[in-house]
Amino acid sequence: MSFPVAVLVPTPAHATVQGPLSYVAAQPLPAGTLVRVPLGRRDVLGVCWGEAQADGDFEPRPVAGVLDGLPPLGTGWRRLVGFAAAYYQRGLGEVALAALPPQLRDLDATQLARRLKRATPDRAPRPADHQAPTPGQAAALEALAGAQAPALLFGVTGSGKTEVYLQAVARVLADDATAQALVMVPEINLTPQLQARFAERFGEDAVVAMHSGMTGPQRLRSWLAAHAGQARIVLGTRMAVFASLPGLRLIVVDEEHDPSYKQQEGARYSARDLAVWRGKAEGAQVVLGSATPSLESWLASERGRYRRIAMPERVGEGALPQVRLVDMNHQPPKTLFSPPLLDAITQRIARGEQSLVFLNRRGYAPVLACSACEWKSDCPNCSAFRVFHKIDRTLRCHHCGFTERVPRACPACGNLDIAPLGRGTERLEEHLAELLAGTTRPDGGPVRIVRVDADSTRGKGALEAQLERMHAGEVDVLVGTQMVAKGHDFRRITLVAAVQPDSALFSADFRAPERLFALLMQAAGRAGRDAAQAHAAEMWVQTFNPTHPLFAALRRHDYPAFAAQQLKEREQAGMPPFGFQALVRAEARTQEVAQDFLRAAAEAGQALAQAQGVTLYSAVPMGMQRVANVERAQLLVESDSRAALQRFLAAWQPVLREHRPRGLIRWAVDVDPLAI
DNA sequence: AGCACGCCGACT
DNA sequence: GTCGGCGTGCTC
Repeated sequence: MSFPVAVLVPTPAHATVQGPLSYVAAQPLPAGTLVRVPLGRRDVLGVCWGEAQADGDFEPRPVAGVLDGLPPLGTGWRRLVGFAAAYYQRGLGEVALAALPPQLRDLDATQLARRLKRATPDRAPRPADHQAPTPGQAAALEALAGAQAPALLFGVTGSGKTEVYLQAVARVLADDATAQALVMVPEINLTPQLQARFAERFGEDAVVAMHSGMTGPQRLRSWLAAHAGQARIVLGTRMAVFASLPGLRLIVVDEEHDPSYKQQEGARYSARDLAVWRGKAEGAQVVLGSATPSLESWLASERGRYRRIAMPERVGEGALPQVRLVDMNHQPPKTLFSPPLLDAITQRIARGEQSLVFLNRRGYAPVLACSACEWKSDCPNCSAFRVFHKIDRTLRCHHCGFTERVPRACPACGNLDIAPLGRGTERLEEHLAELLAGTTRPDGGPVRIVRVDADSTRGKGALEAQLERMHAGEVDVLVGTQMVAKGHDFRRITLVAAVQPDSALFSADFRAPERLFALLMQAAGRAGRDAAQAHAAEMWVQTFNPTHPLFAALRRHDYPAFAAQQLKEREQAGMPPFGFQALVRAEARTQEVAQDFLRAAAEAGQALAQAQGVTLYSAVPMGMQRVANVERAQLLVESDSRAALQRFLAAWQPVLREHRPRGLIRWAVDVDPLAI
């Protein structure tokens, strides 16, 4: 007896193979069963997707093996995968297989059985200890308990959102012995401390992590524990939204505004948006938390689609820092640290308090230029400058990685005088060290400055080591990129400074102000966490545009005012969240081929677009036009209806495939892109 | 995506 | 004379 079975296999969206492939099995296989099937000359992992339709005139090949012993993937997971593939315009097989741990592919049945045995429950989760919530937390928890719609937990930094998450999880797990919770954070860096907190409350065995920094076996182990129902809490980055969670009752998305939730390659999904969809589809409660919500979520809460729960007070005596704006128009040109800011930092050092200075640009200087001719440190492979890193005297392209020693003389004209233009964290650190050379700590020792950015934290454990020095009070001033603004709970910082935030105010990216505001608010939240020093906490901003409304809102810590102003602008311009967008991105050896493809596809889709009320814009080079010698172009698709955009994209997909010219390296659709 | 097949330059 | 470059095409 043989049974036809449809199987998803790992093929990308633009491959000629679409949808599930047909195989035959010796016994009926329920949907969600994992199998090994022959594909071309190799065996691949596949997911059964129901019965095959008997339309082909070819002989289907037999299934090579069934991963029995592993329960089939549930309907909730399968529907999520189906939705994500359709919504983000990717192949079902690609999405399904990318959502499984890679290790599953190269395990045989016996290895799997051994693994599974280890993952089966052996200990009941420890009942959660109680910690009395503050009045603000109690009120939020009460509002959460009654919420049907997704909840937007709008809590200022330091208001104790994490404790609300912990207690919301505790409640859900206590209600039902098989219940599971999914907790997502934007960055890998943030998982260890949160995992420790959850493990302390719920027991080591109840919590597993899922993020791309884990090794293959670790990921498999977590995945199996979640799939088997043993792990009650899954804690992870965006990839965790696809975890198999048969008992899912609650999803928490912390820092829901963070752009890291949007996947930037392959299926470009938004883990936050999928979390909301999944919660609704599986009847699980969804909690989105942020001090500066995305405008999408904020608008949804204004319209009542999300239930907004505000936590306006900091826990204990902690106060939000006073915001001080320095008008850089009144400073000598090229000033890095204005005298009042320097003075404020010096005072902190004298009092034994810490300061955090951040600048969103690593390296010493973003460009090196010749003083005699036009030469600049261009990257030969990209349309970008190579950044000068003084520390190892290199020019490094931050896009393709191309690195060279700094030339002794100008490569174009031989002039010996080549100079750095602009500033990065290395230069900031160096300059600050000079300015503070005469200052001493209360113990009489010299000032200690530490730089934290992607370069200084490259080695394993380097970031942890640097943060530890900070916590131990060995450091007076921390200089870093935005990675220091996120999440870390520094108790002794009483001053945070953004020395040069202006570029985001005039960016071509319409979301730049939203990101800047979130970043500054988050950075401000690093200061004044310790009650004893909260009164002295300050956030300094050096700007050439002190009257910009963004800073006015920042000064009052007034996110709602900022959001209202931004939403008004967005509405007038028909931009998200009032309009809906997708991008088609194309890559080719030449800009011409990339654009020709987009133009031909647009022309072929024009009638369809008009019928759906969808606007197709012209093909244009991407902001970063060339990366690693590949030319990139994009085409914007817009509609005021999400459904119309979806209908159009689905119908347009085959047209795009059809118009693929010779020489096109790859193309992809990005639905709800973050930057255009 | 893999993994083939297929047709042109520098090596044992 | 072969090894190997990656262009093009296919996978139930």
